[in-house]
Amino acid sequence: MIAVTFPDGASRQFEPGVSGLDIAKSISPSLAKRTVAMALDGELRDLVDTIDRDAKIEFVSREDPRALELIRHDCAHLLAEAVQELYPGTQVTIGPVIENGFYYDFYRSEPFTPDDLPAIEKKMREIVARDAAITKEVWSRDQAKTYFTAKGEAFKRELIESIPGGEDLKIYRQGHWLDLCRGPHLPSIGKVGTAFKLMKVAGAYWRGDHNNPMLSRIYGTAFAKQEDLDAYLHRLEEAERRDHRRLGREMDLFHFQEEGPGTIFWHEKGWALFQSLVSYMRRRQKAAGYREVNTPQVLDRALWETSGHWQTYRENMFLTKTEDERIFALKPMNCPGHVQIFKNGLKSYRDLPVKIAEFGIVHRYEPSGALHGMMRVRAFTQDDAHIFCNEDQIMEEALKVNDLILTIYKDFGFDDVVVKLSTRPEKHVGSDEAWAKAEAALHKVLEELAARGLKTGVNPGEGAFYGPKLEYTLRDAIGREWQCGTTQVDFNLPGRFGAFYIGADSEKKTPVMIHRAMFGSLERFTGILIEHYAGHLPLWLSPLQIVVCTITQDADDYAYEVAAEARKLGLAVDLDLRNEKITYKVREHSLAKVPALLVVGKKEAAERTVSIRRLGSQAQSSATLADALAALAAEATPPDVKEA
RNA sequence: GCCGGUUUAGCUCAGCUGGUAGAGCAACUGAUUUGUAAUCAGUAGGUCGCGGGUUCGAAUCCUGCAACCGGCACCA
Repeated sequence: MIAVTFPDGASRQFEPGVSGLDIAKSISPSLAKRTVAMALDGELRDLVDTIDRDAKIEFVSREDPRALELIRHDCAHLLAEAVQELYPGTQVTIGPVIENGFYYDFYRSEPFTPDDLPAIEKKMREIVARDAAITKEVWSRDQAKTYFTAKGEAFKRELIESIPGGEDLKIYRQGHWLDLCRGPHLPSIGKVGTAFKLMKVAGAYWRGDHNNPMLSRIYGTAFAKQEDLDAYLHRLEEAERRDHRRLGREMDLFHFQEEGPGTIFWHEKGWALFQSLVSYMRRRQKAAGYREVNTPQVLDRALWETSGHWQTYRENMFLTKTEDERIFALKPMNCPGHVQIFKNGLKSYRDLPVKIAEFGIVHRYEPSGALHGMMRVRAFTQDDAHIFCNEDQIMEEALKVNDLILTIYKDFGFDDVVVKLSTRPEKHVGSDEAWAKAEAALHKVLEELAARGLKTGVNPGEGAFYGPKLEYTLRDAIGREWQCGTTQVDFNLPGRFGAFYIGADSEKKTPVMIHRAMFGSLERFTGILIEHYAGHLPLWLSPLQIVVCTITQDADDYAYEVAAEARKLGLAVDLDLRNEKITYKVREHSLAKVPALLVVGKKEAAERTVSIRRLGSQAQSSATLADALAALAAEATPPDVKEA
């Protein structure tokens, strides 16, 4: 006999081989009816699975959050069945659950288009209505291979072949349709319900490898209840309203045009925002002991050969040939330039660490399909720095960088940060010993960060070609993750360039170089901020902070005075004296995301007050001109200046 | 780079099976002097992404290219 323990702590004896369903039935038929799966010792399993050892069991109803994965997984199968019913000859491949939904990849000579989706979805609803039972069978590898080969399912056959021999395969059957699958699944296809929607089609390489054939992928989402689906679709609309490309246009920050794919035309206001970020970072860095420099935009090919960029990344570099046949490259990174500055003039061990910073504009010829607004561009500004130090200083310096990064993210309201270590990639330069040392150093740092309570992780094989790195990912206001900051330990480039310092023993020593960026790309960070704040920039970052709006012409003189006083305090002010209703002005400036409106009419002019309306609120308050401006000026002070 | 889609006025979009373009908002002009998210009336505005082709005739059909959008791959 085996002991099965229930969530309430009660325990009962059963014969080995009893199924979850049997147990549920033994408790009550209604429980058996509403249960869609079970969790055995916390692991989600099919209800029909048998139990042959002591275990904790939980019955999972359709409404249980854990059932959502099953609903989505079954919905992927449902999609596949519908597609094969409607489009015979289409081959199935894989259909996993992903964040917010699922997809299924098909192979078909003619890829699916968005126009196909309504018909497929309709068919899916028909199949749901049939409510066929989902049953599980265990097949041998050979049996499965024979079956899918005979059916012409070449991709499934390949999948089966990649499964280690000896393992039995699970087949899930729903009505006339079946698929090879790991499971678990719901008891019947009708349990998927109707709160699902096909979202989009896309091409995707078989097994994620661009050397493989391209499959036709259909994305969908599913929820337990219609209201959850509606809420999700609403969230998508919200995200769309935050899109920095849209807000950039609406707020008159920047634009793109055809002649400069992946490059930004910054308008006055956008550039003011950009410059606020640069000034802020410049102050923070200076306080942390960095020395700001500037290095050439265009450098001889030979330098990139020395660094290794030429060999590794030439096809992604912008190249230019001059009349005398010399080949130059627009810099894709700042590090070689900074090494040149380090090398210029003899350095002693007493000088270390040397921290060289630059707001360096780099050009990278990104694949056309990768471009995405300001998030992925071909020319961007890095808040780049290189710390030249000795091996013993790595830990301390990396921790200082860490502290600075966290301070900076906090100033923008990013408190949820994850740090991941990326280790040696296939394409790399340098010896195994150097890599081992560098990775060991960062591992130690990572452990220290974990000990301090930071969320940490590892991305194997994701390092830079010259060294491993720590990558900082932050989470924005609507829960999306953005990888921004990076700390990279490099035992390679300084040596390749022959950089050295004189050690305490009077011998030449090769320094270690730590590459680090905090915003990463200023352009991208600006885009992230726009979306994070949904355009409602905090006062200290807003390019236009105040608009003084008059109610009638009678207040014009006073409005000029208000604006002049505000400017004296360094606030960015516009005047709206137009002959329009105040409702019109409020609407217009609210849509333009102006953080503060100072409304003045006859009353305010007489009393020397202002009526204050802040973006995002319908409320108005009144204050004397001096008090109102003092409060706004205080709020407009950058956080690092406030600290000082 | 690969797959699919899109490209018409400053913005959002309409324009069916080919008969040389239309709306709303914005802009401009005039009237209105207004109390916290759209005052009224009028006017003007378009190489229909770019190139080639079919046709008596192309925004519409075919074709090449580009940019953008959604994914995939890539991201030093």
